[in-house]
Formats: sequence, structure tokens, C-alpha cells
Amino acid sequence: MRVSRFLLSTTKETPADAEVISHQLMLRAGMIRKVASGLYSWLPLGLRVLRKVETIVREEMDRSGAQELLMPVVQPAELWQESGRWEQYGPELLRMQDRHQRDFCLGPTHEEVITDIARREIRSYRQLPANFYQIQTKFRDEIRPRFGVMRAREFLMKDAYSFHLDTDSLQQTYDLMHQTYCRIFSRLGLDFRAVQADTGSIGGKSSHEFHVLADAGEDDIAFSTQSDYAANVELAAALPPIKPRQAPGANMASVATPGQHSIEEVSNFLGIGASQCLKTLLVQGANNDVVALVLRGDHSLNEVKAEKLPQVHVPLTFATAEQVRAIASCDPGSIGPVGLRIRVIADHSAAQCSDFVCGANHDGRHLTGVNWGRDLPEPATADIRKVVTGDPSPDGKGEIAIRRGIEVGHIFQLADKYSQALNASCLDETGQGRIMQMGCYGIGVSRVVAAAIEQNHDDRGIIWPQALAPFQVALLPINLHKSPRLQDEVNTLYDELCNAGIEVMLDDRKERPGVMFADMDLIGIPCRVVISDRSLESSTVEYKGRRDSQSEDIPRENIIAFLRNKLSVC
RNA sequence: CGGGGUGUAGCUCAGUCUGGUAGAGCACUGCCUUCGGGAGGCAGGGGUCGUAGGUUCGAAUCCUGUCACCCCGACCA
Repeated sequence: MRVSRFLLSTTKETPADAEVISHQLMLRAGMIRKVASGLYSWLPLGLRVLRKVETIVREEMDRSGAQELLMPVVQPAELWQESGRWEQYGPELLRMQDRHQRDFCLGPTHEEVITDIARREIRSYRQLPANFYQIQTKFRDEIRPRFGVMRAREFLMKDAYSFHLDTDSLQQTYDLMHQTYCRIFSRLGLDFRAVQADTGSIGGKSSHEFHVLADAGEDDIAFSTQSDYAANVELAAALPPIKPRQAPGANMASVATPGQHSIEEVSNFLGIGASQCLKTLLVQGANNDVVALVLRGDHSLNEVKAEKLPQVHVPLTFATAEQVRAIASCDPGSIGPVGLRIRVIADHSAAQCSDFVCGANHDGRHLTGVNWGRDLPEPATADIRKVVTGDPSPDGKGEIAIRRGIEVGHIFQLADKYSQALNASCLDETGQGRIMQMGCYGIGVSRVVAAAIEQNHDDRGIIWPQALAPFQVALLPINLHKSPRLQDEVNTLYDELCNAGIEVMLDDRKERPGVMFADMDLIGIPCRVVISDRSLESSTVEYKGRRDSQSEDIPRENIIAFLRNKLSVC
């Protein structure tokens, strides 16, 4: 490709509304342009990268035995009503009507459509297992689209759906997809982790998210420092403390804490650590009642864990101010577990505290020297907090460390959630109809592009992993317009590179060298070859890798072999 | 949804308080000089100041409505 025939729309200035690096660089490099909030056009440069991701995903899905198909973006309401999601889905589902006032939606995902296909087409167990995938645009009407294509409303996704006669078969394909995803993200050159994830409202036994590790990520991932344990923080178990609770050493006393509400305020006011304070959260119970959740002051409630308690209402809802006053006769900020006449559930680590401080259920007062068993009943205990750095790893090996991750893949077992609702069954060996088991496997293709940049950039621009680069080699002639001889030479070299199957971008603009260097660094081409009258004299060309600090002279006749070697190694 | 902010040239922004008929840098076009890390000069093109209405002799500027975009918030207990 010659730059003179290519839309290379780079800018020096960073658009004001781009917050994260990947968004800034994608705009500056001329990969994407915003059309409306959360909606982007992919310019030629960006599309080349997107296609690279697609190609790798497609190759590995095909290799795993999955079959590609393509389903419509616009889907009829009837299918969604059948699964129950027309009502369940909130405003994220963009609904519309056609000219006949029939209801449709833009597909945020395709379980309904694929299940409809399966129930029509699959008759016999002999056709199973089957795994269908597509690479298709999705639409989710996000409350707050941000970070460019990282959290856009319209995005490109690879989604696959597998069908099985039984759960063993489902597990096998699930495991195969786990391996396939590892292959895909390895080939993409990304530093990623497969982490145990919450199965959410869908339920099912296991679920894994694939995260690219990057500070701009929106999820917290908990790792073991010594094993390969990794889990979404929402899921990571906090083990109960091993040490027994210390015996009470103080008498309970009520102290005035005027205007001190938060744990931080109270602990500062009393001059004690936050871990010596307990916080009490009143939430709606499952039986139209109110439940108190007690945590150590330095810990945070894990809402996902709390929702799994049978006594707690789903979704987790905090008690209203009126309920708080009725139960604790004080404002939030002074609640404590002592004397509460409702169910109290304490986190394991809160239950281990002794001589602690808590709200006195009296505005402007707290209790000190409080002890379970003596001043109030021993509480029911559960794991309801978020793990923190330094906690023991749930698998018993090492400690927890927490890093940010960008979710680029998610696999889970749907079991019969959709096949049951849509009555997707087939005949088994005995001729009996059986509801099929389903798995679901997604990769955010457009998000992968942003994630790759978050992980691979410097102050000059993007540094593409070899597999994602829009072009493999940038060929930069210096002062091309002045030297007919250089023009001949560079054209010859360009043809040689193209014939060698190397994707090369020839900068044939009448630009100064600094401009060309800066542009090629910005758009992140991994290999740079500079050719000039000077190099013609010595029969060499100059090579520099995007991450290299120094260039090296390569004999002209060796350059193709040299580049081939570089490209295969990278 | 609540709170805050911004809409002026393709981009980044000044001008708004104090009304007088629109500017800078970058980008773009032409010419000259320069020529190995985002050069310099000269000349030029480009804006119904988001939009609708109002006040006024006169509105980018003041008032009202409206639309779009951005940021923050939804565990004080």
C-alpha cells in the first residue's frame, strides 16, 4: 500500500474527550472516528487491525470444529417474548417498530435466534454436539458509553453457541473452548488471564472470563501470588480467619461521636484503626424484612456474595431511611449490631473481632469495647466481603494480589435456560425427546483492539503485536522526490516486499523524514525500513524495530530474508 | 435518573463577565527556502458562533425553551 493512496488521517493533538490511552491513540492514528455517542466508524487503518483479530478468531474457531454462520442484527420481539427476556431486559435492549408496527430489537446477543435455529434444524442426537459461531455487530444501549470502542454501544463480537445431549458433552466443549480462547489470546500477543467468574443471573456450574491485564480495565481480578488461581473479585472467596478470637479485654461503653458517620470519620475521631470498627448495613431481606450485614470497617461489601445469601433480597437493596429509623431509631451512620432485633449476619472477619467499635443505634454515639457473645449474641457468619490484597488465596497457596483487567472473552454454560424456554429438543438414542444443553462463548473483537493498545504503547504511539499490525513493514524513502535513482530503487524494493507476501506501507508522500517517522511510530508499524541516497551508496538499507532504540544497516540483498526472519520470530 | 460542564473553522481553543457585526495555533491549497525525528516565510480557502424564539438600533455575547456531547454519582451505616 502506498500512503499516497491511503487515508492516513493522523493528528498531533489529542481530542479533548478521549480519556484512556487506547481511545486517544486510535483517534490520533486515524483508526476510528466517532459518529455519535458510543458509535464509531472504522477507517481503513483501524479496519485492517480489526480484520486481523477476526481472522485469528475465525481460524481458531474453525480449528476447534465450530461452524460459522451469520444471524441478523434486527430480531423479532416474538423470540424475545418466548425466552422471557423481552420483559427482563431493561433499556439496554433497543426496541423499535417496523412500518407495520411490529416490535423488533437490535440484538445485544443471539441466544434466542440460535436456539430457534437449533430447534428447527437439529432433529437427532447424531447431529450433536454442534457449535455455531458468528462474528457480528451487537448493540447494547449502554447508560454511559465511554473509553472509545472499549465500552461502545455498537461493537463487534464473536459469539458461539454449542448444543449437546447431556452435560458431559457440554463440559467437553466448554473445556475445548477454554483451550481455544487461550490459543486465540496467545496468538494475538496479549498478556491475559482466564479467571473464574460469577455465572450471574444465568446460573450454571462454571464460567470463565478472559481478561487482558491493563490499568485501564474496569474489572478487579484477584490472583494468587504463588499459584495459577485467578478469579473476578466478585467471586473470589475470603477465607475465614484461622486465628481464634481474642478474649474480651475491655468493657462496653457508649461514647459521644457527634457528627461522625463514616468509618473513616469515626476511626479518626476515636484514634483507632478502621479494622477495629464494624460497619452495619441494613438491607432488604428475602421475606419482606430487613437484614443487618456486619463488616469490618476496612472491608467492603461484596454485593454478589450478599445476593447469594438466602436471607437477602435479590437484587440487593439497601434499607430506606424510614426502615433504618424504625429498626435502629437512628440515622444511617450510627447503626450497630448491639440490641438490633433483626437477623444479623456478620462477615467471618467481623465475627472474629473483639473489643470493637460500632454504632450505638443512637444518633451521635458509638459503642466501644464491644464483644460478641458477651454484649450481643454470637452472629450468623458468612463470606460477604470483597477480598483485599494480602488475603490468603482461596486455594491455600500464596496471597491475593489484585490487578485491573479488561474483559475480552467470556465462556459459560447456559445449560437448558434457553432450550427449555424455546423448547429446543432432539431425539436421543432411545427415540425420546430431550431438551438440549447449551454453552455460550463470546469474544469482544473490537474491544480486543483497544485492549491490545492499552497493553502495547509508548509515548510516541501504538506498538502493535506482530499479529495485529495493520502493516508489517513501513518503507520510508528519504527525499524521494529529489532522486530518480531512489525512486527506481524504492519501487523495486516495494515490489519485492509485496511479492514476498509482506504487508508493506510505502510512504511515498513528499514529506520530511521527521513527519514520516512520527506517523509510522504513532500507527505502530512493527518494522521500519529506511532507504535513501546515502544508503544506496553503501548498498544497505536501514532497519529499526518499533521497540528498538537504535537502527541497524542491513545489506540490500539480504533485507527480504532479514525481514522474513524478523516477522516469523516476532 | 440526579448533579456539574461544554457547544465558535476539519482539530485544540480564545472571544461571552462589560452587546458594536469573529480570532489564534494546528490541519488544508499554491509558491519560495529548508531537507535523517512532527521546519520557516509569503499568499490563500474555510465559520447561518448547536438550534428555536425573545430583549435591543444592533446579539457569539443578555433572557427563555430545546437538542447534542462530556464528566461525576447511585455501600455516610
